[in-house]
Amino acid sequence: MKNDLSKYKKTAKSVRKNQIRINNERRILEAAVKIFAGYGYQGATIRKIAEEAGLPKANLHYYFQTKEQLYRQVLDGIFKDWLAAANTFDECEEPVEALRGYIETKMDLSRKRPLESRIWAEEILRGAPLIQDQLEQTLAAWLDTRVKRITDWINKGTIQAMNPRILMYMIWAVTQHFADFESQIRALNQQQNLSDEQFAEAKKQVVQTILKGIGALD
Amino acid sequence: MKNDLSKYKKTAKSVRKNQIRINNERRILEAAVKIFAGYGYQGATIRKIAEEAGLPKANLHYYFQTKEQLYRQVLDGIFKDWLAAANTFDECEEPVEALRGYIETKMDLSRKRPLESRIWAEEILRGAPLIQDQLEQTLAAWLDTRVKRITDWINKGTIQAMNPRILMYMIWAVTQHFADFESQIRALNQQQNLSDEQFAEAKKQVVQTILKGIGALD
DNA sequence: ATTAATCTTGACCGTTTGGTCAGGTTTAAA
DNA sequence: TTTAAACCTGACCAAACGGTCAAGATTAAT
Repeated sequence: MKNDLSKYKKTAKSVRKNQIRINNERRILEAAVKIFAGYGYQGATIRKIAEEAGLPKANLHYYFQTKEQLYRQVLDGIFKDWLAAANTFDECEEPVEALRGYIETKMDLSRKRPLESRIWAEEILRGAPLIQDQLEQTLAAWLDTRVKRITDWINKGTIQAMNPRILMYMIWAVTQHFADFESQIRALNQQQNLSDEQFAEAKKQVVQTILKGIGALD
Repeated sequence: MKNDLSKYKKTAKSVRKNQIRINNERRILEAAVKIFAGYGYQGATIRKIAEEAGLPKANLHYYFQTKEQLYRQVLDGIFKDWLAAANTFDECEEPVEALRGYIETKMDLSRKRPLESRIWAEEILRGAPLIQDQLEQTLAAWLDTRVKRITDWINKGTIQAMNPRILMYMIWAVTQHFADFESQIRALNQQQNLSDEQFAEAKKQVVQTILKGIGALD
């Protein structure tokens, strides 16, 4: 148990992880995100991640015992960002503002962190072998409370009748598409990634289409 | 060049591939779709595919020299289905019917052939290393002609002004989401895949939201 | 200054991978 | 019936994989 964290509790100063450990774990995790996103879980190798991080391979195993453990930690980080972004949904009372804020936040996240979005997508694609529990518990609970909010809006007549879950699936699908299918969009855009202007236009149109589509606009 | 097809041109009868070859190639391709979809390109192994097909490993290499060649053939089949489904778009004159038909066809394809959708998604996710040419040429040309049709509708005032490409991205995103993120949707649906009724409801709502969202309904 | 904990790393290991091949069997044209 | 093409497959291979380990270097508490 070389990595048992209890060893750090012996002195007041080392309750915090050593600076060396903090730095190296961050370097490795950043490299892991790049490699996992570019090659997938199976295609990624410890050697490639080590090379990307500029560390010898054996050193990675000192900080993360197994490849799966490293991958799990990457997934955990992504999941946290995901939920954090979702808070936008709760900050507004009215459907137009709440949904617009949520869609825009998710679009921005796709734009800013496409690698993480792709790692998430691949994990789901493979049947979510490592994060099924999180999906069934944390994410399901998160979705339930938002479904209730949407249901309230429907009952008040602010938006038209519909299945709130399907609305959320649509929002997730569209917002993540711009990260996950970036290479397809690029191939269809004269081999150029969407410019900031093009992306802003896409964001606007996505918001407009969905909000109007559920009868919250016009 | 054991697999050179020119050898079949020697007699009239063997212009057609041998029945043995036809059967085995089909069995292998069907097994390959299952394994590639379940494990990804890197995670899939020739051994697993051979086992799934019920053939010895060496026999696969007799029909498909390399793993990449087999994978390419799988991708080609998917791309053809994809384009065939797209014809629905052209059969109707008016936007409501054309788009409704296209969205429903793509949703049905996701429902009926989720494995193929996932293989396609993973290929794009990885940066489309093997199908970039097809995307930049065939798919880009396909998209261009549909963009023109949508632009005509906009000019006629049948639907509101928008960027037709972004509309197509949204349609692709939503329709494929139900195949690609099936495991996430299942985890959020009491660990049950969407029933036929739930899927029909989703299809209806997707069509309704998008058509209304672009001002083609109500 | 001592020493124990932490960090570093080249060399190594068993396993699995995609792919090869020789030699046998089956198929079908002549 | 002959024979050449097509098909089949167990055994094998080099390379790459995730992971281990012993031994040295560095860090920091005493």
